[in-house]
Amino acid sequence: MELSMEWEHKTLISELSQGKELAKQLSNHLNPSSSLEARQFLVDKILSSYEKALSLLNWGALVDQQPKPTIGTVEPLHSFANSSPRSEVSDQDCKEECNKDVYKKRKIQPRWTEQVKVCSGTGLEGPLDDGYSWRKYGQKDILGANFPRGYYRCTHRHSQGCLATKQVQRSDEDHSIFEVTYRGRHTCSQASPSPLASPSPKNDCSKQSKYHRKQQQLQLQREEKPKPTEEISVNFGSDLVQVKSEDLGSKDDIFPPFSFPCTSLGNENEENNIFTESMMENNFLGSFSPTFISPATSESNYFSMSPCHMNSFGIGYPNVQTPESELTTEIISAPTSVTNSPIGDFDISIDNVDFDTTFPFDNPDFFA
DNA sequence: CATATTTGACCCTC
DNA sequence: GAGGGTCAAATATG
Repeated sequence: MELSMEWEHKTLISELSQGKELAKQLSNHLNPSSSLEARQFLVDKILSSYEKALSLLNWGALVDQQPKPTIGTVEPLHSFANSSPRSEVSDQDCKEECNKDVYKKRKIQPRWTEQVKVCSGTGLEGPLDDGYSWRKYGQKDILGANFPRGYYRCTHRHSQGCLATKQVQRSDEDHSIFEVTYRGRHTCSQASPSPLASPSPKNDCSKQSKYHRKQQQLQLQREEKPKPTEEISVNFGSDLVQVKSEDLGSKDDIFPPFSFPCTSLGNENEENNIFTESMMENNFLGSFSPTFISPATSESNYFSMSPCHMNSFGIGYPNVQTPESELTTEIISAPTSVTNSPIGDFDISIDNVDFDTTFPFDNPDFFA
C-alpha cells in the first residue's frame, strides 16, 4: 500500500507536470500559423492530464476511506488467489467455508460496466476482444434479457491467480451493443492488452487464441437468435464514449478512476499495475484520449473521443464521485482499424504533436 | 493432448 | 424461493 501511495504521488506529479508542459506547448501553438487541430489536441491533452490528476486524488481519497475487509487478509486479491476458488478446494470440510469467502470476496471486487458497440463486420471486437485473454466459465439466461449473459474470467486465473472476470451481455435494444461488466483487476503478469505496448507474442495475456476467437464468433451467431445475421460493414465512424457513474450498491467496491494505457512496461508489480489494468479493462487500452465535454459534475459524464487522439496516454478517466459509485462506460465506438489496433493512429498523432518528450512513462522511475 | 466451451447443478444473496 | 454467479464434468477443437 505504501508503494502504491508513493507511486500515486509520483503519478500525480507526473500528470501535473505533463499538464504544465502541454500548456507550454499550447502557448507555442497560439500563433496563427499553428493548426487548430494541434491546438485542440493539446487542449485535450491538458484537460485529460488534469482530469487524471484529479481522479487520482479522488481515488486516493477512496482508498483512504476504504473500509477494511471484514474477511480474509489485507490483500484480498492475493489471499483469495492463494486460498483457491471453489474448484481448487479439495478438502470438503473446508469447502463450505471457502465458498463463503468466494462470495464475500465477490462483493469487494471493483466492478464497472462498459457498453461497447460492435461496429465491425467480424463482430469480434468490442467486448469480446478487449486485449485480455478471457475464458468463458458460464452462461446464463437472465430474466428480462433476450440474450444470455456470458461469464468470463481471466485465462490466467489459476496460473497466476488473476481474479479479473467479466460478464458480457448483449443489449436488448441494440443488438450490436454489448454490456460488459468487469470485476476485479488483472493481476496476471503483463496485464498489458494494449497492442500499443507490446505486440509481442510473449504477451500471453493480450491475445486471444484463434480457437477462442472462433468460439466467440460461433457464440455470437448463436446469440443472434432475434437477429440472425449482423453483417455490418466496416464502418469506423464517429467515436463516442459515454461515461457515467452509477450507484454501485456496494461500498466495498473500489473503482480506480483512471489508468495508463501504456501498459505495465514489464513491471509485474501489482501495485504499479493498478491503474494500467483498470484502464485496459475498460477498453481504453491507450487507444483513446477522451475530450471532456463535460467535467464530472453530474452523475453522468459524457465525453467524445476522436480517432486522431488514439495515441493519448491519458485516459482521462472520469472521476469517481463517491465510494459507492460504479462506473459505467458506454463505448459507442468502432475499432479504428481493421486490425483493431490503435497503433496506426498512434503514429499519426505522434507525428502531429510533439508531446511525448516529457511523458513520464519514458522515465524508468515512473513505476519504480 | 492441451485448452477452451457448454451446460446442468449447486450455492449465495436478496 | 427466485435470480444471479460459479463450478465442474462432458464435449469440442486445434
